[in-house]
Amino acid sequence: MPMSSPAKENYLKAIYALSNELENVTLSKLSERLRVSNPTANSMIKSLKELNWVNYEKYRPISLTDEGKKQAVKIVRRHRLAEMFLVEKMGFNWSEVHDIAEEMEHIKSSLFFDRMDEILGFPERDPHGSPIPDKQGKVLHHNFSKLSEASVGSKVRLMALGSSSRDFLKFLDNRNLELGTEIKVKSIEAFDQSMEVSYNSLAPTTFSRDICDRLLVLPL
Amino acid sequence: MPMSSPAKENYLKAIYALSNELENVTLSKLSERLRVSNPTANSMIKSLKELNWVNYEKYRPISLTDEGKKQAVKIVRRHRLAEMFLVEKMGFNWSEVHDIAEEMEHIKSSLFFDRMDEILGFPERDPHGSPIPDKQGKVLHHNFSKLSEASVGSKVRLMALGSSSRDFLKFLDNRNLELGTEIKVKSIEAFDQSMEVSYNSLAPTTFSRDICDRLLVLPL
DNA sequence: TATTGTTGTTAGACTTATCTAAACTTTTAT
DNA sequence: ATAAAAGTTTAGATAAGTCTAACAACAATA
Ligand SMILES: [Mn+2]
Ligand SMILES: [Mn+2]
Ligand SMILES: [Mn+2]
Ligand SMILES: [Mn+2]
Repeated sequence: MPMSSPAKENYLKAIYALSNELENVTLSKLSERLRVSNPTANSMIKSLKELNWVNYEKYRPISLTDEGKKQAVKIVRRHRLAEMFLVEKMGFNWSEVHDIAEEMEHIKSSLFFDRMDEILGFPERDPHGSPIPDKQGKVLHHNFSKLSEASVGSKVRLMALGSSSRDFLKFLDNRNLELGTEIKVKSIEAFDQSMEVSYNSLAPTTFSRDICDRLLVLPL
Repeated sequence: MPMSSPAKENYLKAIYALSNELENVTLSKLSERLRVSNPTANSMIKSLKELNWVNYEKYRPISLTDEGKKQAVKIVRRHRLAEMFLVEKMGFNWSEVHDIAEEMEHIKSSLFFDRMDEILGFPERDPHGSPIPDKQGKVLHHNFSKLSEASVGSKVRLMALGSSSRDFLKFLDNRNLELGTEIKVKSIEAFDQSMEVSYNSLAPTTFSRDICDRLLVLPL
C-alpha cells in the first residue's frame, strides 16, 4: 500500500488550494480543478480518507486532516522552491516554470529541496509572490489586497499574483509588469470596473476587472 | 497509447547499459538488472517492440532499434546531466546523486536539461567519469582500461568507475580516492589478483580484484 | 411539498505495470 | 541422443488511476 504517489500529492495540493479559495471544497470543484471526472475524484477521496489525510462523509464537503495538511504543505513547499530555483538559478522566465515544478515536486528527497532552499537563501516567496512554506511547514500569511479594490488616485505596489496561468504571465510580460512595480490608479470605469493605471512612467493603460482582481498589491 | 513513461525509459536505459556489458542482452539479465520478474520484463519488451524501440523475437536476445537507442541515449544524457548538476551546482556528494537523478531523468522538458548542460559548461563526463551524450545524441567513446590489467610498477590515473553503487562510492570516499588520482601499482598477489597500490603519497593499501576491476584508468 | 435540476455515487470497464504458478523451449551435460 | 537444467512464455491475478453510463441524493423553486 504505497502511502504517497504523484497523483495523491496532486490531489492534496488541489484540496489545499481550494480550501483557501472556497468556503466548501466540493467534489466537483476538485474534479474540475484537476481535470478528472467526478467518479475519479470520488474514488481518490476514498483512498485519501483511508490514509487519514482527508475528512469526508458521503455528499459532504471535503477537508484536509492535520496530517493531510502537513503533506499538502510539504508539496506546496517543494513546488514553490522548484519554481524559485528554476527562475533564480537556472534562468527561466516565471511563465515557464510551473509545469516543470509540477513534476519536480514529486521527487522523493527532502535533502534535494532543503538544498535548493539553502542555495536560494531561504526565500519567503516564489516567483509569483506566493509564500514558500518553511521546512517546519510554517506558511507566511500575507494580507495583500486586490488592485480592483484600490481607489482612484491611490498608489500601490504589485506584490503577488492571484493566478499564475501562462497566459496571464505572458500578458504581464508584454506589459512590462513585474513584482515590485508601483502602480497608480488614474480612473475607474463605472460600467465594467476596468481601471486606467500607470506605472514605470509610461503612458496610462487600461486593465479589465478580470486582470485587476488577480493583481495582489500593498498600498503605498 | 502513451509513447513513453518512466518505466519504459528505465527499460531502454537498462537495455542500453547491458548492450555495452554483454554480447547478448537476455530477458533474465534485463529482469535481474531492473529487479522485476521475468514475465514483467517479457511483457514490457512486447510493448517496446510495438513502439519499434527494440528488436525482438521469442526466445532470442534483445537489442535496441535506432529509434530505441536514440531514446535511451536521451535518458542517459538526462541522468548524467542531473548527477553532474547535483554535484557541481548543489553541493551533493557523488554517492548521493544517483537515486535523485533516477527520478529527475523522467522530467518532460528538454529545455530543463539543456539549461543544466549550459550552466555546467557542456561537461563531457558525469561525476563518476561516464560520458554525457551531447544534445545531438553523440556519446564520447572512451578507452580506459581496468586497474586490474595494469602491471606491477606502472603508474595510472583514475578516470572513471565501472560501477557507481553507493557502497563502492563510499569505499572510495573512505580511501580518499577520487577521479584524477594517480595510482602506482606496487605488487600483485598471484593467488587472488589483489593489488598493493599507493597514491597521494600515502602508505600502500591493498585492493581486491573486485575493486580493481571497477577502477577505470589511463596509463601515465 | 412536489418537481426538477445539480451534484455525487455506484457499477463496470480499461490501461499500465507488476506478480506467481505452470507450461514450454533452448541449452547443457551425460 | 536423451535427460536435466536453465531460461522464456503464457495464463491469470492484482493495484492504481482513469473513464462512461446509469442511478441516487440533495437543494432550489414553483
Ligand atoms: Mn506553480
Ligand atoms: Mn505535480
Ligand atoms: Mn547514476
Ligand atoms: Mn529512472
